[in-house]
Amino acid sequence: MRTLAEFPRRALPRTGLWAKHPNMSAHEHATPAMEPHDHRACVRHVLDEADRLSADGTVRFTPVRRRALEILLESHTALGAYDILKRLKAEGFGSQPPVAYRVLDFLTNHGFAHRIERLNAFVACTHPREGHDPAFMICRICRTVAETSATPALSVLGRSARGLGFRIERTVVEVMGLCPDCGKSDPP
Amino acid sequence: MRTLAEFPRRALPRTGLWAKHPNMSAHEHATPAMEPHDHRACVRHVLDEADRLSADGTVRFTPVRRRALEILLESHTALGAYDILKRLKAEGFGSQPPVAYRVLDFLTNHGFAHRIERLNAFVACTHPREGHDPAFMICRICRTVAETSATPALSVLGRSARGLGFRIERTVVEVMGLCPDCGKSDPP
DNA sequence: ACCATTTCTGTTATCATATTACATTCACGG
DNA sequence: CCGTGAATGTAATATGATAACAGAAATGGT
Repeated sequence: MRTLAEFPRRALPRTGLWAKHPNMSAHEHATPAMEPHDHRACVRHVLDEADRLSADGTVRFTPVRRRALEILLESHTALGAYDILKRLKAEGFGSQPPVAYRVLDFLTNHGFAHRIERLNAFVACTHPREGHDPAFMICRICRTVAETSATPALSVLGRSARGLGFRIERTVVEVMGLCPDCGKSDPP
Repeated sequence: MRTLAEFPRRALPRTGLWAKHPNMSAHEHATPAMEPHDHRACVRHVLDEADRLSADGTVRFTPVRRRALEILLESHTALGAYDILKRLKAEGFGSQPPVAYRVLDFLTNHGFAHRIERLNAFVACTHPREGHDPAFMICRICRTVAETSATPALSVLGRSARGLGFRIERTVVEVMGLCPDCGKSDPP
């Protein structure tokens, strides 16, 4: 089994963020998951963030954790815990479910990944550490997940929750459908 | 095992609906799940609707299906498929998972129940057949689920989805937190 | 009334997802 | 250099969901 020392931490260059989609209002910022984009920059941005926090001592990005994040970042599609586990196991990490679930707990708790309830699966968060109420657009065919902000949408619900005396702790907004690509091959 | 003939269909009186919560805007209509209410009327309203459609020939409310709906309607809390199964089995229906899943498929497809993704569980819909984008407020302690409309909230997301070329097919809006009751016993 | 077709119910077997409990190793601060 | 808590690893088990197929019940046409 591999140990921490085998995984040197490298400092990656900090890069800019993505352009907002023209149809989006000011505080909506989507991941470019469903549009052509520089994916290497995407990945680099997130890993760089992880490394910075790791250097801070804010969080401990151990080898499994970092590797799991890298795996999630390979694409903007949701992966099941067991998919991740298979990959990690193949690379010499532990082989039992808790390995994956713990790592995913860590990543989600620290904002580096999100759980997609509808799929019982996980995606990398492409703009970690920007406190947000995420909303997801999920392609039912290719499982690509684009993240946008749900804050405006939820303000409406927030009012009726307060009216009822319901205390909101977490919100799940998941929109299922077809991404632009899959929409073409499966017309209405 | 029981047969259809043993379950006479009875016609139930049609009753009025619930008052809207004062803090709600015109097209929001919540179930009273988290407020004191006449639960018998709640139940009657839904079963009556089921019986009417059954009489129509629109849908076939067979014994298991009707019984499952009754079980869901006993409370406004989410039940797992296996909870339902246990109950059905105890009453002489089939004992295997597909029994429950099929029944729940039927109920959700026809708008008599909703699946709560976050809980992998199901709740009765208390205003079936009123085409809606439901949003749920879910108590993490007692699993009580109140249903409201997400339509206003989703119109915002709808715009950015269209902007991306994403075709929305279904939406999931689930707000987790504490209901008024559980909020008291577990203060902030 | 009868048969053909479809729909529904039931079964077994299996897969997928997630957690509990506990042992071991590792990093960090005294 | 040791004690402590965090992180990693394991086995075992719980929970949720589906595939594939056989038999019974309702439905519609004649």
